[in-house]
Amino acid sequence: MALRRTRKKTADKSTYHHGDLRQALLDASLALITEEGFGALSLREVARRAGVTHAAPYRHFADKEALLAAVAEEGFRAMTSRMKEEMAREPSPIDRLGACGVAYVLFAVENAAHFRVMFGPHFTQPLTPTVLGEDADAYGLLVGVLAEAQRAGEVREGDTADLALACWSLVHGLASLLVDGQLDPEAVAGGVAALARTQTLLLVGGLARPPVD
Amino acid sequence: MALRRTRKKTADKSTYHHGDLRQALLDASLALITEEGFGALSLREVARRAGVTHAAPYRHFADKEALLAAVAEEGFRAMTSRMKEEMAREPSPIDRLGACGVAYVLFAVENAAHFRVMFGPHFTQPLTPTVLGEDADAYGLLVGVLAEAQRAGEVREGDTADLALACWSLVHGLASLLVDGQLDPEAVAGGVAALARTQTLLLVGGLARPPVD
DNA sequence: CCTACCGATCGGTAGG
DNA sequence: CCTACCGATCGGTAGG
Repeated sequence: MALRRTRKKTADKSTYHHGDLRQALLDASLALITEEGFGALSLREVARRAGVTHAAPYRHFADKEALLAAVAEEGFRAMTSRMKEEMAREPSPIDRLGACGVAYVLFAVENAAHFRVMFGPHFTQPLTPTVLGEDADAYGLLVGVLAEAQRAGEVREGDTADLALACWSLVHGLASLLVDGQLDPEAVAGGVAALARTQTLLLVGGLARPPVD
Repeated sequence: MALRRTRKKTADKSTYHHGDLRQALLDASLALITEEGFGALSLREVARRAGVTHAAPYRHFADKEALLAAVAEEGFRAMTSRMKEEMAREPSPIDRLGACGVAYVLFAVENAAHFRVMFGPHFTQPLTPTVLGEDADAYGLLVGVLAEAQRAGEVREGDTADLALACWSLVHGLASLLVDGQLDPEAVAGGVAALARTQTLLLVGGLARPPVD
């Protein structure tokens, strides 16, 4: 899988059959959700797909929720990384804001299973950026670039938190509608990337500071 | 429950224990999702809560998906109805647009179980407005008021479908974040209604046609 | 990381 | 709408 990290090879294969069972379990979870839907996710089936018996996962995860939390954390890191990449290409703050939003939507569509786990109502204790660390703080990234765009005079003044929530809501809503298949196929005909750009620009355009003539 | 329809009383209680088992099953499904989460929903537990044996629901629903489809349909009707109510209070098209968005978010938060079923990835065949009828066409309502606002010169020109999707994405995203508990409690401290108004107005403000001086 | 085992739940059907 | 029954899966643990 694209998101797999480098494997940590272990010498003693006789007692540790996988190079990295933990990672194999995360990958198997995503494949299972992608192929059979979230409802089909069980620790036993995940173990089966990873090629181990159903007791093995408990060596790495206390329970199902712990496994899901690990999947979500991996997802937040990957999404944040993706956003940073796309933003790095843009010279102006407002363009970085747009790139940030497009990256959010594209990550969701290309990693639907991750996205579902990240934002589903699965966790007893919320997965705050504080818990996950700054490598996974996608929201912080958004707030940062938005504030920067305001300081540069490219985005209208106003409560940054309010504006950030509007941005987040728009891209999260579009991503959710796409991931959950709620959009008329006709609307998506031109491609998800184009759609994400159009929508993001609509909001960013609405937020842009009217040029002072 | 607020959404229960009038019960159809049956004379022959000996063979038909409930006045309306079908509706009782829908209500029980929502209560179960609300209290135990979506993962806890099973036909057997729903039957238990409705006070019948686990074979009884099959008299009304072919399977779990059919029950969920009925819940979703009820939800779409209720949401559409709620939107119409709120819109009827506003005299101008652009205010009706705002009221429409606020109603969407409030419905979602006040009927989280319904909302989850309506937009979850549960259905083999999509629940299109065409299938559900115009009483349940919330999206059609949005497109209608948006087009009206454009004709009245209160909203900028542009592809109505694009603008409608931006509106839908924003309110759907905000609703999803709220329903899934992703928002910082601090952000919601002022109340969901106020938050929904702020956010909706931000977008509507962005879409508004700049006054021609 | 495996084998063996526990109690519990589930979807669905036969037959009345 | 009920009783009785089917095969199957699940989460979790003991013990090695």
